[in-house]
Amino acid sequence: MSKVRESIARAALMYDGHFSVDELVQTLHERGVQDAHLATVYRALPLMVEAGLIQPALVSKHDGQRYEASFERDHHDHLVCTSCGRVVEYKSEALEALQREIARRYDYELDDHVHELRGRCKSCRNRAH
Amino acid sequence: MSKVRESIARAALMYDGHFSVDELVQTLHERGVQDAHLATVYRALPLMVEAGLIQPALVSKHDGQRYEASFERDHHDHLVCTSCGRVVEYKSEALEALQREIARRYDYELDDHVHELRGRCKSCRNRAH
DNA sequence: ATCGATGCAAAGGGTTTGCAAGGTT
DNA sequence: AACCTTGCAAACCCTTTGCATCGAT
Repeated sequence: MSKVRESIARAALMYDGHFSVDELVQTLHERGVQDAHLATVYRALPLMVEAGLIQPALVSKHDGQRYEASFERDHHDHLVCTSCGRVVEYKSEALEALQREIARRYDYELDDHVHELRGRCKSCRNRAH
Repeated sequence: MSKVRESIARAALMYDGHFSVDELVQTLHERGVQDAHLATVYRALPLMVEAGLIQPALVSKHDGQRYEASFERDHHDHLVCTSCGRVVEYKSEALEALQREIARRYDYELDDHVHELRGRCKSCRNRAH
């Protein structure tokens, strides 16, 4: 692994959440370590995905692909309040079992999922009425 | 509403699942009804979303934004092949019941959800090995 | 006559690629 | 020397926009 790629990898794994390609380049520049060219980053990222270091982030976003460190993607899902943004993380074995069953039905070998429930939490409902 | 937009709307609502902008234009051309220009379609779609006719499909897009009729929403979720992009739409009452139960547990009033399973379909697995 | 809708072409923004130069073994 | 990596610029794809024209009120 070259030095440039090592810098890219180090920076990528440092993010708490997900990051865009531009943000990554920005970070590298600020850090002054390397002047990784945009094209180089674009070429490095798929390799890092291949190597299992990072993954495309499963956010329904519009601006461009985002990535996140592989270890970020632990098995929890989100229950998001559409009013106040509060997020509850939950985990349901029954749900995961069900997902596996659905994948089996269509003969897909599952390796990931996004599950996000959206609604309004109790306090927001009370506040509204 | 102009005739062109009416044709666009009619075609959009005719799809069983979701569609891309190109597919929509293609359909319109094949139907020969109108030669709706790409730019016109791009301008019409946000209006139709605004009007509640269609919605952006909650698929982590590969190639470009996809849309689906509003009434399609909440009726199915997606199983996406990470290799070839093939999308299977499925619906599971058990799954929805489970979601409702989770929401109830945390006292959220559910009004939407994203559920996307990601994996590799049979033919892609075969091709690789 | 006015005002929105359309076609066209050109511009934008994100991503990919061809190629020559630079590194590494 | 052979091979991989990088920078750069140009190409690409999807989407948006400026502008003149068309259409309906």
